[in-house]
Formats: sequence, C-alpha cells, structure tokens
Amino acid sequence: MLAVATIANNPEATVRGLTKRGLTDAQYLVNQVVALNQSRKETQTQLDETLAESNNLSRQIGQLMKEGKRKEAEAIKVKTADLKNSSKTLTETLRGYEEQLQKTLYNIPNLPHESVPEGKRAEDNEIVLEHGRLPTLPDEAIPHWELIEKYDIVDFALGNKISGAGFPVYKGKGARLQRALVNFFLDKAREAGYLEVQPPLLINEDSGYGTGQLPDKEGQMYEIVDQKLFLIPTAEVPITNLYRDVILREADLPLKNAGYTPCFRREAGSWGAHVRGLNRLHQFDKVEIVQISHPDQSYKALEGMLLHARQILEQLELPYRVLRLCAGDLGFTAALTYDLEVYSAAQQKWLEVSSVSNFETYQANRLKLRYKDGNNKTQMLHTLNGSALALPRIVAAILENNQSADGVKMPEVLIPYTGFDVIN
RNA sequence: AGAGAGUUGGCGGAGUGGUCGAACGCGGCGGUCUUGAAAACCGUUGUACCGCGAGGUACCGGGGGUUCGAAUCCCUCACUCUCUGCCA
Repeated sequence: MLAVATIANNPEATVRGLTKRGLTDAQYLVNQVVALNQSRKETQTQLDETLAESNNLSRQIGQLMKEGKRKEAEAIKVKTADLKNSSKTLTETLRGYEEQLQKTLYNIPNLPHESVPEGKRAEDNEIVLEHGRLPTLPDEAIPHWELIEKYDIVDFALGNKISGAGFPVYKGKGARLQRALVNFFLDKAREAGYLEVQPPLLINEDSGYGTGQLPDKEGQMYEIVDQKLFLIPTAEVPITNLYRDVILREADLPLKNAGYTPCFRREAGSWGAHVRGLNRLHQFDKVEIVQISHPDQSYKALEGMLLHARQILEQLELPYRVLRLCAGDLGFTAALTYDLEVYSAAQQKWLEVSSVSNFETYQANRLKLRYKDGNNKTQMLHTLNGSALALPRIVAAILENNQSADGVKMPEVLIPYTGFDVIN
C-alpha cells in the first residue's frame, strides 16, 4: 500500500496518478486519508498524554507504598479512575481511526510510473518491441489442443476425472517437456545470479496481505478453510514474503531469488475458445524471478529482468513482443509492468507468457521490508518480480509453431534437457 | 494425535507485580593504543508512533483479562522442543 506520508505530502501527484488509472474518486480518497490521519494523530497525542499522566501517578503510588504512606497512596488511586476511563475511550477511538485508515489505504492502488501510457484497456498497451519473424504454417496446421491429442502428451479428460477442468495430466514426452523447460529456466536464472529457492506452496494470511493478494482478492486463490491457508497463485507470494519484517543492510542489495512452483488460480472469469487447451489453467507451472532492490536501482533491475525473460524466448526461437501496460491495465500493486507475449501461429494470436513488474515501495510497505541507509535510517526497499517463464503457453507456442508433417521439432537449446528432438 | 517443557532485544541469557526498554555476555559500530592488525581499554548499539525540540507513548510470541501499576498473575490462540504414536 501507499505510505500515508506519500499521500499527505504529495496529494496532487497522488490524485493525478490514481486518476490516470481510471479512478474517479481519487480526490475523495486522498482527502479521506489525510483527514483520517489527522484525526489519528490528534487522538494519539491525547491518549499519550493521558497515559503519561497515569504512569506518573502510578509511579507516585509505588513510591508512597514503599515509604509506608498507605493513606496518601489511596488518595492518589482515586484520581486514576478518570484517567483509566478516558484512556479506554481514546484507545477505542484511536483504533477506529487506524482501522478506517488502513482499510482506505488497502483500497488505493499503486501509483503508475511516469512512463506508463494512458489508457483504459489491453488495446491501449504500448508495444515496446517485437522480435522474430511470425511463422507461416501450412494449411493443415492445427492448434495445440489438437496436437496434444494427436501425440497423446497432455490429457484433459483424465485431469478432469481426478480433479476437474483446468487440471491437465501431462504424459510421456509432454511430461518430459515440462520437466525440461523447468530445468532450462532454472539454469538460466542461476546463470543470471538468482539464488534458487523452493518455497512452500501454501501460504498464511499474513503472507497474502504482504504481497497484496489479501484483502479482497481471496476469490482468486484456493483456500484451505479450516487452516486459513491458501494455495499460492504465484511463487511471488512465498518468495517475496521471505523478506517480510526484515531490515536489510545496504550491502546485501540487491537480493535475487528464483523458484519453480506450480501455481493455482481459481480464475472464475470468462470461458470459451480463447481459453481452450493450455491457454488458461487452474494449475500450471512457472519459474519466477524476484528481486529486492535499492530504490535507486529498481528500474535498472526491472530492465535487467525484462532482458532476462527476452533472452530465454530468443533461445527458444519463439517470436515475441514486449508490451508496456497502460494505466488501466496495470495490476493493482504494480507501478510499471512489462508483459511478454509469444506468438502462437496456429491460433494466430499473442499469448502472455511473462509479466515483469516493479512494485516500488507498495509491497515493501505492507511487508515492512526495509534497509538502513548511510545515515543509519530505515528506508523502504523496492520489490520486483517476473515470470521467467510460465510453462503452458510456451508449450502451446512450441507445439504450434514447430509443427510439421514429421512431428513437432524441439528448439535446439532444449534437446539436452528433453533427451529427444521431436514429438511424433 | 497424546503427555510434558518452553517462547525476552542481531544472538545467548537474567529477570515472578512498582524508575525494566529490560542486568550480563557475545556480535555490530565509533574511538584510544599500533607502521598496520590483533589483544586490551573507553563509548555506542531495537522498532514504531506523536512532537520544531525537550521529551512523551507503545511493543518482552499474538489476542484478551486482573491491578493505581504487568516481561512478571489469569484466560485463550499460535509456534518451538522432548518423549510416545503414525509416516514419505
């Protein structure tokens, strides 16, 4: 969430940023934060004064008791009753303000970075670059959901039987291709200086709040109700939360972690032709890269992460493009997001395979993730993450783009990982 | 899952109702000494909120209660450890 100070000290910039995102009540929200914070401060001061007086009297009583002046002590005791009452009232009032303030802050999204283009929807995203030639396929080319049936490498019916729609079973070369991609991605991350971690796949509520999945977005996650645990929608959640409530030394920065995990999404959204096959699943695999960065370095880090994802796509010989998300399409917690889309020839459409974002201090604020600067003052850090990469649509693109009468050819770099060069 | 023990500052570890934000040790930082380092010695060393400042307030696993006053007593939840049980 945004820091109160950020909003209070830069009200115009905050309103401008939120309005760019399409919020119509930005001014109202900012006013509310400022007002609530003011009330909070005033109540806090009153409460502190009351408690100070009360502490003072208690100390006197203690002293008198020690000296055996019982009677005088009793006289002072009487005075404390009032203070006790008013401190109780003030505490409740204060808590009320704090809760309202927090609730309001939770509902305010991150401010878009200045480079974020204006716009309301996906069509307004800025195409930063395109790479690679779009393949032209023979007339008999078919989409991946037919290819996986033809070669019997992914079985939706089986998954449906044991779990439900959106939980595919990978078989034979399909399973081996998955494993190959995961290993390939992890090796690339390690070569780029990321420390590999294997986090838990279930997270608690605190972690959900830390990265912004909670409150209000629990509908996107699967929940273990009686334990208050959630299946991770992305490794971003457990890996970033590794650093919740942490104060780092400046010398430790940047922190770079990578992890492979399955991801679980309820995705109650739309269904139809565009979500057929591997295009959208309830469970899928992804290698995620995360950086904890010094505020001055975070945009440099973001460019580095984007380049990392691009290079992987280039090695896989997949044509792709890079989008800079417009303000309206930007995720709630992000300040700047690049999407990478791979061209799927048989579907003749672009498929999102990676999303690389800088959250600036938005997550750090919730996480209480800080560092000590040169003056030994604690400052908020910046968090970033990106997919490098998500598997299913990569698999879809490889299958569709590389299909021929002889089968599906594997990209050169992948063959040492798959152990085969064609699916037929 | 059952029984018992525990949870204090970066770490170890005192503290069972009254200047306790918390002794002491280690570690960290600054300094003295030294050509430099080590040792020794001296000083310093949690976080947040309010306040221009002096200073004040809160926090001893979380939440609640008793009391004029709680790290210390009571209730509750979570977690950790040991033994037993089960198990990849």
